[in-house]
Amino acid sequence: MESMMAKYPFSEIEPKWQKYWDEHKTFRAVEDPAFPKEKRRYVLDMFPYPSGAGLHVGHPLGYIATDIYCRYLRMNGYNVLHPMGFDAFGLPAENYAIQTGTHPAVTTFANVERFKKQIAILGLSYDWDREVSTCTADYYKWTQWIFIQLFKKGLAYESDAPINWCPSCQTGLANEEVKDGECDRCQTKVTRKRIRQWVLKITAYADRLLSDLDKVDWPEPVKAMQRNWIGRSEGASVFFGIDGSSEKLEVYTTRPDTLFGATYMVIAPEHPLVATLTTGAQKAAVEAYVDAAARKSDLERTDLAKDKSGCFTGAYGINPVNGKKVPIWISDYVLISYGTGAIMAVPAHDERDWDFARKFNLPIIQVVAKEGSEAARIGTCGDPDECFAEEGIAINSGNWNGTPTAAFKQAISDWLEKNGHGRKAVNYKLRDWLFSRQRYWGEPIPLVHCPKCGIVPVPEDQLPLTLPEVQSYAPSGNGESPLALIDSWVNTECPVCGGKAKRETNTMPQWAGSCWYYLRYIDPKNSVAFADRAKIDYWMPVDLYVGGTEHAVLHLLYARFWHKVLFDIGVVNTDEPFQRLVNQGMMLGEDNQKMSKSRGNVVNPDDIIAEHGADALRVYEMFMGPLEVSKPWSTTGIVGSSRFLERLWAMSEKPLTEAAPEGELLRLMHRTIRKVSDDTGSLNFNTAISAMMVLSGEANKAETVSKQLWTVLLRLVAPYAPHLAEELWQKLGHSQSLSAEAWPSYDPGLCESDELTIVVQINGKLRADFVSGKDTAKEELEKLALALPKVQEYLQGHEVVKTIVVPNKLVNFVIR
RNA sequence: GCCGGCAUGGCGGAAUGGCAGACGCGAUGGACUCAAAAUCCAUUGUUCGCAAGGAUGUGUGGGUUCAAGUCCCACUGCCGGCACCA
Repeated sequence: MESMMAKYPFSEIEPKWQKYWDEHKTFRAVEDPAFPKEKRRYVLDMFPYPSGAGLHVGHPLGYIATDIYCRYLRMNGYNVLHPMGFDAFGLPAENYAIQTGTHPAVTTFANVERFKKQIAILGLSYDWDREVSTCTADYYKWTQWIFIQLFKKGLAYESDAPINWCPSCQTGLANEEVKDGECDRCQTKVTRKRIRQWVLKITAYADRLLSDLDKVDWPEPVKAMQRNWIGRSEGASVFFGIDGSSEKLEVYTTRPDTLFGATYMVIAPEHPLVATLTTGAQKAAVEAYVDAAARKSDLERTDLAKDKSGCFTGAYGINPVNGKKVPIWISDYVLISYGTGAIMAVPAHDERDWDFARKFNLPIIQVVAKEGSEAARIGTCGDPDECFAEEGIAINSGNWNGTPTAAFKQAISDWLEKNGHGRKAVNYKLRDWLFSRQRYWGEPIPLVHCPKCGIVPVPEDQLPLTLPEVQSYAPSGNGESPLALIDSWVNTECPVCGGKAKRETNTMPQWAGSCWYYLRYIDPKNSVAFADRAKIDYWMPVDLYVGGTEHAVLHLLYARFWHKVLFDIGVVNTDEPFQRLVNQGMMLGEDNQKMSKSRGNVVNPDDIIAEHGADALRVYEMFMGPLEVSKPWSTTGIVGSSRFLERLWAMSEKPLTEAAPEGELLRLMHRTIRKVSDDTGSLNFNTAISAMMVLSGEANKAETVSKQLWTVLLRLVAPYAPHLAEELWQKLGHSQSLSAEAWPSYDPGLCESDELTIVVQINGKLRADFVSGKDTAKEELEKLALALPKVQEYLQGHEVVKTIVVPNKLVNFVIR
């Protein structure tokens, strides 16, 4: 590999220019009112968790992309805010602390430093004066402040409903953190646990979180994932009477049109009416069933659900549409957390109910028939032999027979409402956000439990409520954080009455800090507000946000929620934080597998930079293909980018001429400016680089280099290979940084050649071509094409039925 | 099962409905060299042909069109998300 050592001294010029940018604060962003709003851009990277593992070449992909974009914008006269920071609370540092006794802050800051060094050598143009770390007290002071605002608005509440519990992480998890019944972080099977916890009422914002997706320029798949996660459905709430009782049982259904087909009801084992409904004869069986369900893990209740279980309560509901008595069963296929935790079962038109009814021999009545079928015509039919879950025409539904599903839904909802049996209803799959963690390394939740005054927030002027030092970082495992063991911290005074009170000992999840970090960058040192409103108005919203898809329904949903709350209390200027979102693709290993230590396919950027330089790494990562798609790393492939940069270095040693480029080279230069401008602006970096390679290749053919072309080329290259470009710019005699130079402009008239190759097709097949002047008239093109001997040959003995002429492009003869 | 996304040479990829494979990697041949590296030049989808020149070709099968990688319909495969949400 020594032999492939580059000839240009990147190992000298890269540190040189990094130092220059740093010392001159070249990329500092200032809220200069001289820039009108449309000349300001906020370009944001998803900030990293500073893990101990270090980076692989996939990590900087998005950072390089935004860096190129920002450098391009600055050269085009934009004021650009481009900050970086660290998502610094989190379990790895805490787990390390448990093993070694090292304070998580020590590990975290050491990792932050290492991380900064690793990204510094990439030459990224961040304004480091705005760096934030979510674990510092002057940062989490404001995380706590925002939490208090949520609390005051009634959006934070205490609950002791069963939650997802990770036995390995020893903490509760939000729904969004559970994948396939496993902890998203450690892949341990999640269990259910009943502990006191804090929950944020994200469901109160479900509708806006859904509808405002239409306002943002995000990839459709991410929007779709959020829509699915929110899971809005429209239907009806229906009240069933209970035989021999004054109680009512409320169910939610999306198919109120199938009410006549309800042959039984099911309530979840956790339903509050279980005890009331169960008759003496069924008591023992029901209690045993409830008990068994409680002991099942979520995975057993959902994943292994092919075989349904259940138990009759002995009670009967009364169907409001026909007064029929239907048995009420209890089964864990009904979820307590969705709708009302109770359903009407229509086995003929719901797969799950069908399975259940077949297993327990419950009646099945078909009430919807396929449109145009015999049953739809006569309004009735016998026992169905399969479940029919689609829409159709009502049958066996009394006076409603013949009504199409959609109309029936509307009509029956009105009827229910008029008669006091129900109403239209909307439901969401989205659940409230389990927000408390029983761990140490997170923001303390700033609340005090007072026996007299209840739950009281810590007064805002007493924030931050700092994390105390602890003897042991280990979670207690019984649902208390390590903070609970520090009596001196837990015991406090009630801020309202001054009496004895206890602090909340739960901490916030890692997501809390990342919910608003983009706002803190705007004014990171502010001690009287999380950010100055005028500065927020100056920069927000984030114009471009680049990061991985893994946060589609986690961080991106949580941050939108918090931002909307901040908008509602009037402290931010927009109701959505991130106007445009781009997901960078994954960098796979050379084996086309996900890069991971265990697979042994990790490529370290430090090694690549040592061998080829940061500019080569930057250019190569962008050249590999579109930003958004996943692609495998290629260690041999990078030499192509290296050679391109070497060629530029070699060109800089050729004599410069004052003569402007001529002919095709001039046109190519203008075309290249156009192409690189368009493609850089639209983040199509791979094709921009390709265009620069072509221009440099052509220009390099001569013994001398036109100075005009050279200054154009260096400016085009500058965002991509900034160190090399700065160095060569300086070599030209400039004393100012190239990053402040104006982006080159092009003459559209000089982008097109005078002479074009026109292709000739016979019946759509390419048969010949000829050269003609630009914008030659159609008739002339046809004449020229006809005159070609090859065309004559093909037309021999055939009749031309039709001729298509596309100016500047082609002539197509359709013959018979 | 449901909802997305993707499919082009040996490889990464390019292509407003108009010359498929730009650009790069790799490979082959050549120049330079005592030799190598680096560099430069040429060739490089497949196939028939000595050649000129044909044929064929963008996951599969249909369709629209003078013309389809691109638009429409139906499949297949891979990747991602959700999954008893009534």
